[in-house]
Amino acid sequence: MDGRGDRAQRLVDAVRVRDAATVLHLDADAFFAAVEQRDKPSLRGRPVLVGGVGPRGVVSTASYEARRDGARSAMPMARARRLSPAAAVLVPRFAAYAAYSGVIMGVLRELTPGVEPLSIDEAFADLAQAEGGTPEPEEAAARVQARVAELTGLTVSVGVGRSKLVAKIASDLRKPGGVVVVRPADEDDVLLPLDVRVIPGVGPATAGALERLGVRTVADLRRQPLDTLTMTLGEANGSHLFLMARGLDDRPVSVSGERKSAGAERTFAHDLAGRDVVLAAVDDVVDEALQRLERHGGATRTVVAKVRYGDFSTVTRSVTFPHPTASVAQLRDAARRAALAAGIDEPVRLLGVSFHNLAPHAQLALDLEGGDDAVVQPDLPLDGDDEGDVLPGPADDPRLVGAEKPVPAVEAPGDGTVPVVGRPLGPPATGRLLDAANARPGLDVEHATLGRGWVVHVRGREATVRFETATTAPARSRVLDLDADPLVLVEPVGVTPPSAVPAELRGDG
DNA sequence: TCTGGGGTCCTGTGGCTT
DNA sequence: TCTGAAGCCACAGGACCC
Repeated sequence: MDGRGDRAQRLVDAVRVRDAATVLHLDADAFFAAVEQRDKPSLRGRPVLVGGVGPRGVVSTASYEARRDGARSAMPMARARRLSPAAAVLVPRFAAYAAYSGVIMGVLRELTPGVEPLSIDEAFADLAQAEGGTPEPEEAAARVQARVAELTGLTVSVGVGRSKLVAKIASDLRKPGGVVVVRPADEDDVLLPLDVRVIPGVGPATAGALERLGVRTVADLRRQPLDTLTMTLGEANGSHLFLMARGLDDRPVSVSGERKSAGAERTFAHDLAGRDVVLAAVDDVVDEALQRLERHGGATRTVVAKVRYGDFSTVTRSVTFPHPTASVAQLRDAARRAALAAGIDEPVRLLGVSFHNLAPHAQLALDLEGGDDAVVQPDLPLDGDDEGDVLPGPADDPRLVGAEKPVPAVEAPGDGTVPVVGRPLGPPATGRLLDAANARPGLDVEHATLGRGWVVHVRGREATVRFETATTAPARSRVLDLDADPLVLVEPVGVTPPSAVPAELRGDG
């Protein structure tokens, strides 16, 4: 017997694929930009770029109008602006996107309880789990599109196949607003001519390795022996691609999903230099990371610091506690130690802090507080053994205890060479009065008599605003003197979830 | 052109325990 | 008591996704 053939055969035999197209994949088209155009009528039909607006920002989403100019997501914003000079450039409003996303997921759940959100704008739905029998794929896709359009005004692309792989590839074939159903008998005709990069998990590095094997299309990939793929790409990735090339994907649509990590990172407009400056910035990033950690249980065992230098090289170092802890002081201290271990003597472009090995019950961990010493790498500096610039331990520095610790002020030196640590990329807290410091293009504001609108830009005490919302006509921009006409930053209005829409308005009864 | 921020998963390495 | 293998775990880096 041929042992290698056996191995491939065993791999193939272990997969149980469905015999009908019952996996639906939904992908909202140019989601962030589409929501902005929905909420800002004056931007409809115009190019829109959503992303970082600082000097190092990149595009999160480009509207289809901006894509026609050549702008793409992940492109440096400065370049996208040059390509699409007429584009409106806006910061992301995640609260608004989450509201729209919730409605879209709700629409899928009207169809079937088997819904697996993949990200804010994508989900799988298992039609085989639909109550009252499996619907026809074309009918299900049309219903979802119509309902999403009715409730949100957005367009979505839908793919249906017998596996997640095929459904996801299919939804991408006729964007925007398309529906592609791939029945098992047609799978090879659809898949084989496609570029291997359509397979999720094949990015630039894997595509490069495959290219060296002469593999460009899915058909080329299917011709590769299992051993070649596993030797080139590793056991897991090689086996995975061997199966994907044959359309063999039996990953279930799974409703539950536990978060594995939480964190925050920040790229600075200019590299930070100086240990004290960097450490203060670490504290700042830890605050953001802690807020996210709190939303996911609050306790964690492992703290990872990530430092990216001016040359874009990146180093991570971690500190692991023997038991989960929710102690702000301990976590902050661990983050500082990990950052020091990574090295912060050279100019720093980015700082990140993330928590891994999350524990669901923070309260348990709080009981352990005080008795735990973190397990550290042998070369990690321990508390206070850094000569000259001793890190305060959690117990003896009241600044490090409790969540209300004031963020240490970071001051620019007199010569102005070191940049002030700001929050150039994230949105400021709502409920504050708008000013030049907290203004970002696209944020929601409210005026006492003019109502709701959004910030175009602010210069000094002069704000340019459009007073319009998803349900109003497009508005001209107005220039206001903030001293005479104060504006308050507010949360997005959001959209009404399906369950809250009265039955008589639903159009299905 | 000059590279964000939120994540997940995989791999190689090395230490520890049995 | 020493040694080697196997299994497990932590760590660091990298690829990838949206």
